[in-house]
Amino acid sequence: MAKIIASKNGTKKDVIIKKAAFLFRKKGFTGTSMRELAENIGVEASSLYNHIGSKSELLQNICFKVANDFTVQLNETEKATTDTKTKLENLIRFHIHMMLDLYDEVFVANHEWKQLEEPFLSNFLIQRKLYESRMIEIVKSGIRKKELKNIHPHVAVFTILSAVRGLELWQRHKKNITIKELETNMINQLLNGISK
Amino acid sequence: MAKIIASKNGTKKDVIIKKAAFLFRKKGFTGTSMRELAENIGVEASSLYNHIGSKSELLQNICFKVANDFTVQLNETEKATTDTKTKLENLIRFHIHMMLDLYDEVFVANHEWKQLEEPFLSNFLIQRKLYESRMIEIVKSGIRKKELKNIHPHVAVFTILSAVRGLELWQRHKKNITIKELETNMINQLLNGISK
DNA sequence: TTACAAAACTAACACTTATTAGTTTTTTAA
DNA sequence: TTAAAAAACTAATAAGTGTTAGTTTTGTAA
Repeated sequence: MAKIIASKNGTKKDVIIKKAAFLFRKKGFTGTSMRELAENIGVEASSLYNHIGSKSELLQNICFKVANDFTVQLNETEKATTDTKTKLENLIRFHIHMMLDLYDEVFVANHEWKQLEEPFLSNFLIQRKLYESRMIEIVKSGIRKKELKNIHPHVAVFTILSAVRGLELWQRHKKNITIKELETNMINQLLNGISK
Repeated sequence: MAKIIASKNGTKKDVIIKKAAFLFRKKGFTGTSMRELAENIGVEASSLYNHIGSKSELLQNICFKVANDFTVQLNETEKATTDTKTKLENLIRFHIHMMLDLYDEVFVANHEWKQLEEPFLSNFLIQRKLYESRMIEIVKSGIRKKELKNIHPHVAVFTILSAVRGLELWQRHKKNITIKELETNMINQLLNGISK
């Protein structure tokens, strides 16, 4: 009888979620079966249900964990009394680190949220929309305070968000560059274009 | 008896592929069933097989059509005898237009290629890798000719590719900005950061 | 009108899906 | 050592999957 071994700091449910994130990223949510997930853990599919409620619940856990992490960081950044450029730099840095530390989870939140069921789908979209709006506000305020060029705030924010999201593509090249290099280069390229 | 109405410039197969691209984008490849696709066209699932070979074949058609379009444009750009900045500007412009004209298809090629079966999966990845390498070469040559700052070529290319890919997110905001504005803003933000 | 091909239909196939019920094993605590 | 709880198992369910076979309808051209 195989067993799900709970990791040092995490329940067995956490072990299942972690492996689910890995598989959902690699094969998609609908492309991953519970039997496949179970096999990867070393257990029968039905045994999973001693620890989790449903397949859907796994996706919810992953998506909202990520959304929450980003929201918490945004809260702190907004409170900080720094100039706009530093605020943006902090956010970009956080995105980069999230992508490196929680690659599978962030990827799944970015790509598989569509498979969420209501009301989770709506909630997720609202939370994301709010995040974007608040970031746009930061840029707008930077423009008003003449800390940023007179760029289109929407375009600026989406270009930044897209670029950091693109770190997904980057995973393959990890070896050829250090994280510090990557961070510096990307922030330079993204900010020096918009900061006065 | 419902019928698949062939569009002006396209076979019935083309109609099926178009609707497939739409659904694959919205619900994912594995998340879309042939019965669902058929219903959206107004026909029984089995009727589709008078026009197509398999579900897989639909995905192949979509992915390689997109990959080909990009490769053709890259060929032309490489041949052109312009400076590096103009070359990059042309490529970015093409990406933007592809995203606007063939939104569903580009999205599917970006996100659902994982569901391709061998040998198509390998072929697709090779073609994509090649595209990236050739774009990196353009940047490298621009650095050598001192037309670009001494940035990290990989990071630069991936930041650009990610940013244009981010136009996916942008679809929702179409109304608030013209395409020309979007184009100008994005190219400015992406290039003025790296051009001397 | 008749003959032929294209393209629709119904029905079924074999297989996979998430999940549940009921049972047995393992772990925990007294 | 024993009793209770946790977590594994086997087996089965009902629903959904892509696809095929065989048949009927539709459109086209002689």
